[in-house]
Amino acid sequence: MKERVSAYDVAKLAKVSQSTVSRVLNNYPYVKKETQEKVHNAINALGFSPDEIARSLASKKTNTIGLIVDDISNSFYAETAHIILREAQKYDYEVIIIDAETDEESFAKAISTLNGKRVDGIIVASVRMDNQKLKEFYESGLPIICYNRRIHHSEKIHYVEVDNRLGAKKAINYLVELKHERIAYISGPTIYSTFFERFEGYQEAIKENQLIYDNSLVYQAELEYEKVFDFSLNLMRSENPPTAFLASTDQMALVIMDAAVRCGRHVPYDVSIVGFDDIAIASSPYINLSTVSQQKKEMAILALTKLLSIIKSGGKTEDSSKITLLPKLIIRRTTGIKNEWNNSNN
Amino acid sequence: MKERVSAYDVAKLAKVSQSTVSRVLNNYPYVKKETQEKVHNAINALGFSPDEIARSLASKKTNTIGLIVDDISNSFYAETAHIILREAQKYDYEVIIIDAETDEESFAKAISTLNGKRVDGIIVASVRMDNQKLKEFYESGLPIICYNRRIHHSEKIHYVEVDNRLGAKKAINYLVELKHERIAYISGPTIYSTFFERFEGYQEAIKENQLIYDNSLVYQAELEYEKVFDFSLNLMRSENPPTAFLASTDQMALVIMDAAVRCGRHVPYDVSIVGFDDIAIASSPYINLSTVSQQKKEMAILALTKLLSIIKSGGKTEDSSKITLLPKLIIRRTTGIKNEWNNSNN
DNA sequence: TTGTATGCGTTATCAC
DNA sequence: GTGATAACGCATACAA
Repeated sequence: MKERVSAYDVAKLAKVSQSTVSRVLNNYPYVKKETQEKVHNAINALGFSPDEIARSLASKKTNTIGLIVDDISNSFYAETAHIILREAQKYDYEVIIIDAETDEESFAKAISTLNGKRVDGIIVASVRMDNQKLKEFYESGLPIICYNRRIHHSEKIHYVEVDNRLGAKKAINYLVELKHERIAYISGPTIYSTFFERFEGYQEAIKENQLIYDNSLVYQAELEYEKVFDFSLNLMRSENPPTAFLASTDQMALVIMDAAVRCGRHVPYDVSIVGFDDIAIASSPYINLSTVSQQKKEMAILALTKLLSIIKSGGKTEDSSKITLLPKLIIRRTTGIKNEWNNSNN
Repeated sequence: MKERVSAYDVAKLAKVSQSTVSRVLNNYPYVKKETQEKVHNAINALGFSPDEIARSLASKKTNTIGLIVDDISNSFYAETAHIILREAQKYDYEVIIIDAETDEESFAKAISTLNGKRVDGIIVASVRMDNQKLKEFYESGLPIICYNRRIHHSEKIHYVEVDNRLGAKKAINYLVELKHERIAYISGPTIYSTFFERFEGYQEAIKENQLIYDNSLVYQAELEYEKVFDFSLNLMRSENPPTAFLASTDQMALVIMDAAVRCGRHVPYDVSIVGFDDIAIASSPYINLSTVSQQKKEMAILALTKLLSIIKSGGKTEDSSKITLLPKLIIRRTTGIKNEWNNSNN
């Protein structure tokens, strides 16, 4: 248990004042080359590394940001976190990740914990649309940016998202091109802007393509494995089954694929399946899931760089950035033209 | 941009001293009920929340731990992180995750960044066996525990792992029971204790079962998709193909499954596949991968609680905890009895 | 039981 | 260019 060496120790060894040590540490321009070297030598000799906590207290900057996610074990967030962590490193920022439920209470706790730790800013990767706490903190001056999901009436709060409505429409339009008419939809809770808008996109596309909107084809609840599995299985076994499914997440698309296997349906011969998100596993040849891409990488990097620039600008309420990226339909192997002979209802 | 309220503001409003405010904040026992209430009222009235940075500086505790991983988008680490993040919350600990390469330089940077942030301790989820930096920091008194992978000759450094050698043996023994004789093995870099020991387990099991060790059946390099895919595909198309594969990670087992699909092999009828890790997707009915479980949850919780107890004990070098859990063979649907008629070499 | 004073290890504002 | 010295916002030893 060695004693910590402080800037004073360095100063003593280098025969300068502690303030000078601080100056070379911060690359203050007007320090003689000579003293710079003396200090650097002393630093190396003692193995000194500055106490970032003390630094933060004095400078009011922590070089740390917060990232609030729903469930880091979910591939979507895991991949997002990977991008953000790696990117933040480049700017010498650390990140505290909080993995919390999205209810008001847990969320409020998460954000105030981060606020207590004096993070320089927060990327919120999972808010409900109706969240109130967020505004409160935003208005207190804490730099915040929403990633992927955003809140309702967020005239001011920055966000980066993908056009979810358009994504769902693209998927449905594509399935319609493949002659599908009965298309089931698996929606997550519409308290999230993503699911809310994807659902709207689904409904609009059904209407625009002059198909019949059948409520029995729609699942809309928590995305739990069992429930979605049962729903899909029942639907496939019903007398008038859908010939295609659009899932609001790739994870759920996999569940539908499970259900298809269970009841002997072949994908895509008997049933077409489209996911949403394009998580890594979707592109695995063994899965080969057709899906709507979130542009995760662009979104994540944008969220981070925007946040950092807001931080740098000192929170002066620059015009809020609202960025909506275009989703991309990725066609792989779980979708195909509707099999006419396999269905009685034609 | 509201002004931050400090403990002084609270003190003024409550007509007490700042130290008293500090006392009620820390649940110091001897404060009159009456003054406690006064302070609490003032806190609520002002919406005060203590500055954890200042607190850390004064108390020399940050209530933050570090977690070093290889690649958080990898399911194994993502699931680990989820467990640790959620568990740490219960103890009011935050966690800074660093996603870094495992070479000496990146690792050294990661650990000294964490050290600079004055984290109370670190969970290292990805070290190479030969890492030197770790010992250095360990000896400086920083509480550290290795998770899953450990370093060589780590007489002192704490770790929690699973018996990887035994895991591989269990898998091979099981495949032998299924009459397999030519069993391929996909190993990751043996600079990691996990892969090193799994590989030893494979070799020992081959020997103990009096099978012939055939080096051409073994892949041992970086676990890159393309490479493993090609290796597996070539092997399956060779004139004397293996009838079973053991992969040192579930991710790679999926790659082998891809290769099987590509060359028209049926799993498990033509070829059996066993993974390692039991990541979430492995249990999906669509995949149904037979695998060796890491006991991730137990491992992660043990790593965290051990670390916290080391922290609490003030780093007094209590006898180092070395915990090795038993792996569990999980039999699902990618393994089956060897198909005699399908192979010429019998 | 509570207040006063000092320190934690830096940064930042003055002087010189 | 460099050195004192005062913050930064708390915890804590010492008094009272």
